[in-house]
Amino acid sequence: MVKLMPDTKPYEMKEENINKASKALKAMGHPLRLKILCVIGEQELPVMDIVSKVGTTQSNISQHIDILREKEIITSRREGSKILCKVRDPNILKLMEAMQATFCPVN
Amino acid sequence: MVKLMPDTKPYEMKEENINKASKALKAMGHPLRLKILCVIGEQELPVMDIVSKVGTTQSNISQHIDILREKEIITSRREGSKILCKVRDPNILKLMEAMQATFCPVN
DNA sequence: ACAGAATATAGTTATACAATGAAATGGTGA
DNA sequence: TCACCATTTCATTGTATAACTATATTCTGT
Repeated sequence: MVKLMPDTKPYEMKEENINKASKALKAMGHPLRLKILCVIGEQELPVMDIVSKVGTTQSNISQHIDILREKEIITSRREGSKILCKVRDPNILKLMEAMQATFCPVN
Repeated sequence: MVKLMPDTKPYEMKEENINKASKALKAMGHPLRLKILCVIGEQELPVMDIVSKVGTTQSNISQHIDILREKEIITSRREGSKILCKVRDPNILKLMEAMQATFCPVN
């Protein structure tokens, strides 16, 4: 068994890690949100930059960013008049690399 | 930028890979479905085994398995009276290992 | 051909998500 | 302090998901 719940047998499984992981996957499992994450990558980007790179309404992006923040996928801080967003956990970027390997056939 | 869409600039981005990836993430982003995947791992398992290991109704599991099949995360084949399910793409298991690294703090 | 096991499907109901447009907040520079 | 830019919040509406129960289908062994 792939151990998202290390050192447990099926019937004794702690659900905790499953739940954390599935919440994060759910948060990332929306095309706009995934695109937001791709666009941010290792950078710190102001919301309006994300809006223009991703391409939908500012309000819509703002709400998706909020979801990513709630789910602790990204963080943001104010700098002057702008809010800068970045991916919170380097492991998330790792995860995205794994997705790239999985879903991006080599040209 | 993390390249889920290799060799493209933001405005020229093909959406294709983003869409594939987000569909898969969405499919995996439900606790029961993630648990199903963990339980199957590298094995081939009959539905009833999954039911008993995951622990909800047969009907519910069947429907989630169906979703995983539609989204091409798992495949299944009949052997005698049983339907055996397995994870379709080894890359999905890789992805799950990456999730494990991300979401399972070491004990 | 029949009984029973294994799995799938359907119908229903409740809940969650997504997109939109309009309005509100908070910071900045003249 | 006023006008403006960046961002958030709100209300609404439509659509998608989830769970449940009951029923149907398909195979197996006798």
